[in-house]
Amino acid sequence: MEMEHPRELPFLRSGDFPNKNSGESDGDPDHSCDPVKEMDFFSNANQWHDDHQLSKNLSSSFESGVNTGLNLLSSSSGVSKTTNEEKPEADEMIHLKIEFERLHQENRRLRTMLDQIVKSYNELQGQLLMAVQNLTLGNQRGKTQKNAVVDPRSSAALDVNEPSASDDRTQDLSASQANTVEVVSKEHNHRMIQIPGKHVSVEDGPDQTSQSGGPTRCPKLDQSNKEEQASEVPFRKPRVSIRTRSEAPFISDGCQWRKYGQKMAKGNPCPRAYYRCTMSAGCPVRKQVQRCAEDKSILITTYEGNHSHPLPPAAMAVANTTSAAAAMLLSGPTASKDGLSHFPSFPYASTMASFSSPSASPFPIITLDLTQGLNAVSFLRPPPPSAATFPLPLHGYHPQLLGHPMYAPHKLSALSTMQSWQRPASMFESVTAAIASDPNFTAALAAAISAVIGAPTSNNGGNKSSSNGVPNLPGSPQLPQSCTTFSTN
DNA sequence: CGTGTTTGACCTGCGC
DNA sequence: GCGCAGGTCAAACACG
Repeated sequence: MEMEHPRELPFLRSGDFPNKNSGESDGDPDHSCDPVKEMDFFSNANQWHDDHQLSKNLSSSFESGVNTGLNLLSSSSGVSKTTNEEKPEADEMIHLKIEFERLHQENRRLRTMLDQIVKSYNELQGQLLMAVQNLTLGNQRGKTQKNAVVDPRSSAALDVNEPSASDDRTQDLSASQANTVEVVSKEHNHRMIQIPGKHVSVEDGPDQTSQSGGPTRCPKLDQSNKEEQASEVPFRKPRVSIRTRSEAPFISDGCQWRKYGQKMAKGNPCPRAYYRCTMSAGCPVRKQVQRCAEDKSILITTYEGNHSHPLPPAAMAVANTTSAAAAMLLSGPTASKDGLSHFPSFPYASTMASFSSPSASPFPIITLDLTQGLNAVSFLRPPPPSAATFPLPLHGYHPQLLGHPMYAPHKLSALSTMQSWQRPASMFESVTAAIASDPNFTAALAAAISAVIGAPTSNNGGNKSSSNGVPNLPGSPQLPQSCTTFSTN
């Protein structure tokens, strides 16, 4: 609470409220203008968003409360003027003090409203993801009656068992479930965006259906088939990487993980461990855990996919974070101004080709950097040909954190440039800029905060088993810096 | 004995 | 076609 003051003080100065308030008390019945200005500050500082829909709602809902405050204030100011004419300075001080308190309360109210909105959005998004997932699974089951095995897993496992059936299913899906595909694609895989004549935009990365494919995994057949496959397993494309500072083998995120592999990644002496979620059989979610080569105290956890089962609160927080971040990653460009709309038209394939990275990954990756504060939210999307139009915040970008050579600085010169101009920004400005870039950020942020605050003490996560659960020792708080980081907001 | 980890082999995609 | 690297599988192993 006290930490809010430093940010509220400039708020007060910029508003120059005493003058305005005196003007109001002189008889201007329409007080709405000042509250609106205050909200304008809020929205301007944050560059809220283009349509101003949310800010309008906030303004409208906020006006009533502000008017009440102003009325109360005007009366008090009037009294002070009439009774303390000999001490205008003292009167001014009282006036300022009262006004300060009023605005402080208003500010708190705004924050509360914002928190509620964020929370609601977060919850709704989680529900949406689950609903879409259930819908997809339900449709697949309906189409694959011959597959007696009905498990909650995504279609990945089904493809392993019935490759041909999977093809049939996907074709049926693409043909008869356009709506479903459309929703899914928008939410989870923007490569599903139908761009007539641009098959290249559907370039798929590692086949989603090959998660457990082994020898039976089906290589790419053709572009159209890839579209269908992407539509049926839409939860794997975007990856969300979370950087944390932790000595533990991996962060506790409320889920149970089983390690299924470990590889030495090029350019990083630390091995990369591969985990898959074991909370539900067939859960498509996987994660990679690797320590940063530069700073081994930094743990890089990359999540992939969405859970196909209910999650405990702690796990839900992380899941919401990744889901929101993934959604933001996929939809972010369209939500922002100038040039942002370019992104959906940037096929990964073409992007990759333009950079000719040896191990370029087709996955869009968003990094939530919890090691350096909020000004470290990176969108590790395959760089667009013209990075000048890159609209998203790239604070604290660390190219090689993921061990992806494609993110080497020399291949992301534009991103580095953006990083440089954002460097001077304060944390608050960074947050507002991020919010301005995409409202989804708030969901990811809120979920990340929840995860950071809620996960460490719960000692949940894979702790069911000593091996997997790791290390979430009660005495060793997870993500200490993360907590510090977010608390500064 | 069940569960999870380790680790070498294998598969796949991509660049040359 | 070859080599490299990422990702995955699965047998062997460890542990409670």
